[in-house]
Amino acid sequence: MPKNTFFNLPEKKRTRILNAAIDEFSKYSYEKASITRIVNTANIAKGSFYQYFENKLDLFRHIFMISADEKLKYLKPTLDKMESEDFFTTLRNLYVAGIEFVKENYKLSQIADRLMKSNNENLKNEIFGETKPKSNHFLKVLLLKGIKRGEIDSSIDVELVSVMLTNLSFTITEYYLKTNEKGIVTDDYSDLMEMVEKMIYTIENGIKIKGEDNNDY
Amino acid sequence: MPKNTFFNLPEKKRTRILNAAIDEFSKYSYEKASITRIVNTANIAKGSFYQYFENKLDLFRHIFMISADEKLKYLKPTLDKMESEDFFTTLRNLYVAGIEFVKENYKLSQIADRLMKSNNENLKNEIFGETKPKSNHFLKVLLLKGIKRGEIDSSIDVELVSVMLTNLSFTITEYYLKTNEKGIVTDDYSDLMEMVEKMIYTIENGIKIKGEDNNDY
DNA sequence: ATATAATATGACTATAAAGTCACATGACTA
DNA sequence: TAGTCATGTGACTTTATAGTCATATTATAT
Repeated sequence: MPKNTFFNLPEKKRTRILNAAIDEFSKYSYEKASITRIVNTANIAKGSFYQYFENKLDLFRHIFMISADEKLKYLKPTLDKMESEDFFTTLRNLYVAGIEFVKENYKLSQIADRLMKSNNENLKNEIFGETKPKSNHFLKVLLLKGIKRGEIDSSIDVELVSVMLTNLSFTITEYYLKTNEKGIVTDDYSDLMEMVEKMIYTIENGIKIKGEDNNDY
Repeated sequence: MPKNTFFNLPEKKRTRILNAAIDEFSKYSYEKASITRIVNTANIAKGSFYQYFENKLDLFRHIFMISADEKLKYLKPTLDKMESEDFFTTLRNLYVAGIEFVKENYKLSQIADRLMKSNNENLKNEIFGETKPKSNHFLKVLLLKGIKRGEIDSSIDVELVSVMLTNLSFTITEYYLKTNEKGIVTDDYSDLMEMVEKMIYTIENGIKIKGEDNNDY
């Protein structure tokens, strides 16, 4: 946790420091990010920094929490409607919300993304605690509910599929960013929706050709 | 390229250096890997290292090439049989071969994996050149062939699905390693095959419930 | 045996990092 | 006004890094 002195700071100064840190951590990994660069960008003294934060990790954890909170804001509406919607609607909305978060909070998403991809297990433990984040646990529950409701094929391996769907959410985000390079952010969501639609279609139906003459039975 | 002095070295010494480097780069990212640690592990002088390699990058590139060559050996049989096998058999064999490579060359696979995940675009360019590796291009061709042969649903988005299948190959590798933690390497491939089978099933058929009463038509 | 070329060496340079600390400045209180 | 406490500061310490270089050793050729 940042020290009280940090929260007592005038808002302008506080956000100046946060922005400098977000800039730095979105450009560089935790290890390569430099406190010296951050304090220079934010125009504060090195010593001041250590009046605000315990150390580099303390700052990084704070920034990461900001990112997680922000992402949750995007997912919240979908999570709230979960009970009344069918599985594929919820999944579709989660994917869309995920991409929207990345579109509108690119730097924050980069920071979280980098941490997820990182092989620095020490750092991950410091951030998440010993309990690894089972982001697929939620999808597992959702899948089981879908099976009960008769929406999902009960012969699937729920554990494996939940991991697949979790990773596909990263895949679609990356793919969207690649196909929409130059970072053009438009209010037109049609292409985004179309892409998610295609992916959901594939997840629903698979890629094998359908029709009476081609099945294995 | 390593210098001639390196290739002139007695084989024992050369492999000692290579093993030390592979150890280091499998434990640490390119940036955090330390030449000093490598020369200590390999029991050579710092100066000797620079008789063998131009610099750190020269060594890393060499190690990465070794990893890529080794992986290709695993994939080769499947690639050679490609024409005579159907799409899903080829995909299944590629996934299995990919996991086998990781099982039997864990350190090398870690090194390649870390580079793929890395956000150090400079480094990636140094290794791959300006042309980004389109590992999904191959799957795209394979998908198109599958569609022609009447094996694959022609209404899918080939580009998107090829990216999905590429990422799912990473997913299944990670998943296999997690469920088979402690690094127990057995000659029993039944659990590996079962897992790949489940994933292929899902890719083929999707996860939506099938049967006359539940379809949307 | 001598000369020459190839290889081995580790102290050293330059650079950058995180974190510290004695002191300076400002604000609020009695 | 004097005193106290919170905040601000940047030179400094420690530690680690990649890469260099003058010198020593060994192998080869004459």
